[in-house]
Amino acid sequence: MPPLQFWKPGAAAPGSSLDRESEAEGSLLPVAAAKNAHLSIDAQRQRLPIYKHREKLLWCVEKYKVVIVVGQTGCGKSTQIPQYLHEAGWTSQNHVVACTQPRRVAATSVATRVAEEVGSVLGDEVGYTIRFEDLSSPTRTKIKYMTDGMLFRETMMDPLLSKYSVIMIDEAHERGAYTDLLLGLVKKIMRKRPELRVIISSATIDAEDFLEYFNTNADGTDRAQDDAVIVSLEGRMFPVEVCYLKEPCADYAEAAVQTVFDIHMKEPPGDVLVFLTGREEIDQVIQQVSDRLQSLPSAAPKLLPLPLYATLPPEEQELIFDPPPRDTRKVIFSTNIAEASVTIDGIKYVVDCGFVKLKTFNPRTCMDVLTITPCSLASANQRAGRAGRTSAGKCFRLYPSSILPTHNPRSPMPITTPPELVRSDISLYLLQLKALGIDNVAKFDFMSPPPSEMMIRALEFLYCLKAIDDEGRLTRPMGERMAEVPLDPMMAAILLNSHAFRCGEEILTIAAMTSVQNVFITAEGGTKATMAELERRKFTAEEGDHLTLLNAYNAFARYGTKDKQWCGNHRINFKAVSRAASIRKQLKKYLDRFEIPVVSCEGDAVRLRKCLVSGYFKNAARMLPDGTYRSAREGAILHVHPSSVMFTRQPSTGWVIYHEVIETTKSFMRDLTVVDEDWLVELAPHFYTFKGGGLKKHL
DNA sequence: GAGCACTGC
Repeated sequence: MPPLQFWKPGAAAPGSSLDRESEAEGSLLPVAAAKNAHLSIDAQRQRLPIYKHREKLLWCVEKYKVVIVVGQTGCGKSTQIPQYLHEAGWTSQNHVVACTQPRRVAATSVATRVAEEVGSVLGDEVGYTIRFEDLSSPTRTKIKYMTDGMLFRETMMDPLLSKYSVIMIDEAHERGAYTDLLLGLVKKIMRKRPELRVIISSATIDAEDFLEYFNTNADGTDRAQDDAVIVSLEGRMFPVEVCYLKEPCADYAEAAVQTVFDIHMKEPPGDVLVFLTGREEIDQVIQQVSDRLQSLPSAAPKLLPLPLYATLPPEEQELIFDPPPRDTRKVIFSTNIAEASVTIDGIKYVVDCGFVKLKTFNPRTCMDVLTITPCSLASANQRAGRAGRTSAGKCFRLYPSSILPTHNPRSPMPITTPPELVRSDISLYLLQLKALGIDNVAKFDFMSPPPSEMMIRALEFLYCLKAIDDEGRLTRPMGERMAEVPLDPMMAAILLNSHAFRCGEEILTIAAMTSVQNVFITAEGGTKATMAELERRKFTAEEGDHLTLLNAYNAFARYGTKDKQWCGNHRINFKAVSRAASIRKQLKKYLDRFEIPVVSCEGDAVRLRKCLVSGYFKNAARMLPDGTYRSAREGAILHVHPSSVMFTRQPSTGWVIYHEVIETTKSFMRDLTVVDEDWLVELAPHFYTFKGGGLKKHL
């Protein structure tokens, strides 16, 4: 295959804002950590590029209610801005500065760093709050890092978030569901608390969107009336040269392999990060790379290909951080996990296929669709930036520059990724908003309002679960409690119904186990996969996946809580099930507080399965003679997901309920339990009746 | 007979 032709933009590259940003920072050289080692913490802090903007930032926070801060990763905004505010007195009179993060690791690691810089014991002056871990003091903590979901939850206790003087929403451009909910809430709170200050940290690309959303000076003729402002910070990134393919390629996986070998043969030493879309694709590409390595002369420079994706066992994930053997180039083939969640130092080259796997809820079919779609320009810029963390780098985009949305108004590439709230089932979020007293959710000031069809679907769901009444008001105590427990509405209903079926012990376990992913370890392909499957059979329940999860948890509780070896032998993911144990404990506390007695069903699986039907009833399907299923709700053809124990079985009653459907190549049901047709009518008469000998869904 | 990107309470 001839080498692929890349186009190298000149100094004045058209298009991508990334190119412009890199140019602007071309003269800015970061200070090596080693060189700084002798400096005091204060001196180190003053050397950060952001320090030059300290006074301006503080002035803006005084003058404007909302400050939108734009700066690349590594410029120190998450660690420094809360400290500047603390030093400037924003934490006096028992006030707290909050800084939210979209991920748990970010909240804990940034808090740890800042505690060191401030000279505080973690949990004292500087603390963090994430689920299951509260290292903060209600009286002494002045700077509090937390996940956005946690701050959202705090609004249930304190609707005005009155203890906070400044709330900084970090990584807002990622537009996670709780980030968007917080944006709306904070905007609402500001009307009642004019003294509250909000800082939004975002990427350059959407800063204007945030400004427009927050600025109440709508006509904009007199800028002096603005109450929101954008502040640009210099980053500490190195320049990244971006190259494009001259022509579109037919197969990006093939192009990725070719590009990796071109880099390997022609470019100076440095590790490579390749962005692809999924596990299967990554395993295949690595196989191709390994095959081609065989044909290379033995004297050729060495190359070490490594996979990276979320379901990779932890010990294999660790390998990407190890330095490669001498004279070997490390090449990491990764999913989107390396875009923001996992940071690898020493990457000099990025290869970007330009695609991402994205989950989108279809309200018409009530299914999640998982599709490979062009990534946004914002994503592409973030990916490219991964090449410039420790030295100047180079990014190879496996598409022509002509498809960029900045060049082509009809580009398939969006400028930003659609926010999570507009492509999810929002019933949980609407329920939580109602719990905050926002009854008319359609009037809530979403930065990007979810499509009305999604709203209607979600409200219908909540009504048939009895969480809201026919006027859309939260029911008491059912709806109120459902909003409070950290579960999706269906499972919340099941848990709260469990006392009626006398099976709380078991439902607690099932709710916890369905809340974590990848309970069972499945190795890729061949005999290993069969082995994992065989091990799982030990826990297999004929009644389906929920009872299988229950069996696995009970075995773990008896033998595996402290025994990683036992878990490995039984192909159980130790971390996942340990987390399920924490979740179970937390859920139990909620039931205790609601004074819902928790008893065991003593092996009576019928009670247990009926209880599951009391929440899952709308997700019912009947098996057809050809082995596929037809959904009771929409009459859609469904398939059993290969990870289900029902993949190799047939339901004795002909009926199943399921947790969710994901559409990939087909529509797959996940987490199934065998049920009786009669139970559907018995437990959800408002949803189903018998007509002419068959089950009919009410319209 | 065939497979899930990633977060969060």
